[in-house]
Amino acid sequence: MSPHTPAADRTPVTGRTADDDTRQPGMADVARLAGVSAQTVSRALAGHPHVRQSTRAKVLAAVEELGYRRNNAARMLSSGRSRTIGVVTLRTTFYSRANLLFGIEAAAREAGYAVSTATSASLDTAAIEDALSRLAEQDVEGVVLSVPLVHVSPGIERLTRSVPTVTVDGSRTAATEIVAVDQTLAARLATRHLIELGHETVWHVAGPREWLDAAGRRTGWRDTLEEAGRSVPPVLEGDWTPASGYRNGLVLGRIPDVTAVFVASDEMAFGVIRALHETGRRVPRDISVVGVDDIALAEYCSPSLTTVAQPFAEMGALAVARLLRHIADPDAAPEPASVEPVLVVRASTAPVEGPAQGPAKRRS
Amino acid sequence: MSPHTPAADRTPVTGRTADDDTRQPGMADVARLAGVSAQTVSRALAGHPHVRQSTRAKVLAAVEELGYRRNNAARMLSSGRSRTIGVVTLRTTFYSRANLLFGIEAAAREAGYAVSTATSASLDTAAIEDALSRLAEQDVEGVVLSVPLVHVSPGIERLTRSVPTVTVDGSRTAATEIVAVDQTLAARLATRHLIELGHETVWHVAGPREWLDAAGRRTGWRDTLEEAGRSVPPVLEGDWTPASGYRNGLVLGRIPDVTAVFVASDEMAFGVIRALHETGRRVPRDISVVGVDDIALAEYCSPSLTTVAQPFAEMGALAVARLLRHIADPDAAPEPASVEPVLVVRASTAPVEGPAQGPAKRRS
DNA sequence: CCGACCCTTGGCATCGATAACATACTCGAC
DNA sequence: GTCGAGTATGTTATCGATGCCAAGGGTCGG
Repeated sequence: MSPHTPAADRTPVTGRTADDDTRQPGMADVARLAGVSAQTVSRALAGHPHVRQSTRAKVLAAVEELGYRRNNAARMLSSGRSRTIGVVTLRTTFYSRANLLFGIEAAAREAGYAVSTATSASLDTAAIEDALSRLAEQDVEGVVLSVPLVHVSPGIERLTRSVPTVTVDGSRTAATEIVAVDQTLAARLATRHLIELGHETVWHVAGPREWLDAAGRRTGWRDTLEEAGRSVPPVLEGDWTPASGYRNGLVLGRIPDVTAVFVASDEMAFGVIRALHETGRRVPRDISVVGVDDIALAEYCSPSLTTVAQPFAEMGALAVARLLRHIADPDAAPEPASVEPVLVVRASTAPVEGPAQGPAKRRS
Repeated sequence: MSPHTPAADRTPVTGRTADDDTRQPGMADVARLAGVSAQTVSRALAGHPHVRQSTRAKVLAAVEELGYRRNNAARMLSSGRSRTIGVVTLRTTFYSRANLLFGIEAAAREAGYAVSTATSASLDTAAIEDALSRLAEQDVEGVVLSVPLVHVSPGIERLTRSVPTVTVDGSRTAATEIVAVDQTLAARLATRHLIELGHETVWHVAGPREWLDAAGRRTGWRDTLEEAGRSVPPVLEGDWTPASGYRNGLVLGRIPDVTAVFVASDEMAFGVIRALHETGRRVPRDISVVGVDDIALAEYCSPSLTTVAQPFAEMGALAVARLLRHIADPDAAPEPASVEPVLVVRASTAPVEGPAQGPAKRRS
């Protein structure tokens, strides 16, 4: 027939039972049936204001009758908008990231945006950069970078400059808005809680330095101790895995005067607790432990875990809102937003034992 | 200028620093610079066979120089292919689903497909149907339905008929291929393990009936017991949450002759164990517990959990492979595939205590 | 030395919808 | 009654790349 038939007999996604052999109806077909122009159909479907109610109704009826669906590719080509945002996240299933992804997804869908994901297996800047550029090639209108990077490579910098980007719990890059849980606060809540229970000082099992949230918790913990005039024990380094918590727990168990530990994630906290048990220290009788995340299991391991919960859904929604605003008005001043974590007290923390302690030595 | 300027000054995703104010280069620009026709550029970039090596090189050089990127929308419109697949999954962060999502994502990216996700907050068929149709409207070429539905609604049925679909761990729908972990086997492995340790019978805390994997585990467990000639205790119903495990654990703790429990997920297993402890039963001394999933924490709670691991990455890859094959050749016969789970023995299971037991009463 | 055939490349129409511009029309106010 | 402001709809050009067809140029066999 025509010199170019591709779209004629391919079978794009149909909503109909596809029992009739008619080709996919186009906007022109709808227009004909409704007795208006294609343009009007377009307007009616786009919710354009200047369309008479009766006309809109006719159009919608025709759409319904034909089972018409607008062709995305054509729309995109003509309007230059893809109505898609991308999310870069880590494939490592640490509870928090996965949850955040769902929060973002939900919010974006709600706003009428499709979500395309690109995951990276590691925090390595090259991998992240790769994920980001894969998204860029898909013409996403914006990207949520859900990657707790402390440092950004020039490549990432360049990419984030060319696509509206919101960073979640990561470093600010040049053209980027940032949404984050106030990790410093999370650490303060945990640390203060332990101090108030009468513990002389609080040890810390931290996350890797490359993770920004880990860094925030580290400083929040240190600052709180210093402000309270307590000594700051050396930091123990973990890598988020329960195994690393376990290793550090074995160390802590051997240090006699350890009575309180703030662990940078629940998963590591479980490892720590296990190790403490194995070294004969009881939690919370001998040592109190606080985690971060409030994973589902936190309440059901024994002892149930005192932890700092992070509002992931809220964060996802906030990130998407920021991103859409930025897309709509690229000149709007980027204003960092942060949401507050909440301390959830359970059974892994308890007041210090013995008479010698009490709220004695407080300075400030 | 022209009556239609939209794409001229919008700023689609650029790879370049965007310092010059030139509009996005088009294929025509590349063609001009390379001294060939646009058509040839298209062919060169598409890896078409009949293009002279030297020409291809010229084209690539021009592409490089201009920082050209093919416009996806145009490509899609003209070719009718979106190079995107959709994934429908659950927002509930049960470890297994999230992991599966990552597996699928990785495999699809590898194959050069973009991945668009649509999550549903519940297993409710209406919600799933909605997610599925949102994807369909995006012109995805295929869908991975990562939803353990037992029953499918007519709407879902219809949709899966119009878009190539692969179901992961869910029911077969008319036009659908299916990839699944052999959940029956998972249950058999767990149950057999407990029997071999000398337990007279094995109790079961199951997942909700609407979940196909829960159903599979249920029958696998029952069949194994029956084949071994053991009595089959009543099933305890859970909903995957640690809380439901806890509730059921409290019940189990009150039944004197319970010595072994197969729990349908690790998270519930943790709840069960906690409850058992609270009712004064020791694990594994008094009661052995086996979970399913092998979540990261399984190894680090005390006692570390014996569980059945599922190969999620492998499943994701398999699902994507099947889907792409189906897209390429819609007539290929759908052949269900299943991958095998693996028993991981840790410290929550132990041989039955006391002399009275032993491998005495075995029948078959 | 010529025709058949393959490798390369160009021309043209086309995918389906939208933005800008233009036109007809409605309604209230002077 | 007529003019102006705004409303409702049609017309046209266009987005950017691809598929089909055909043409130019070379090779190989007879």
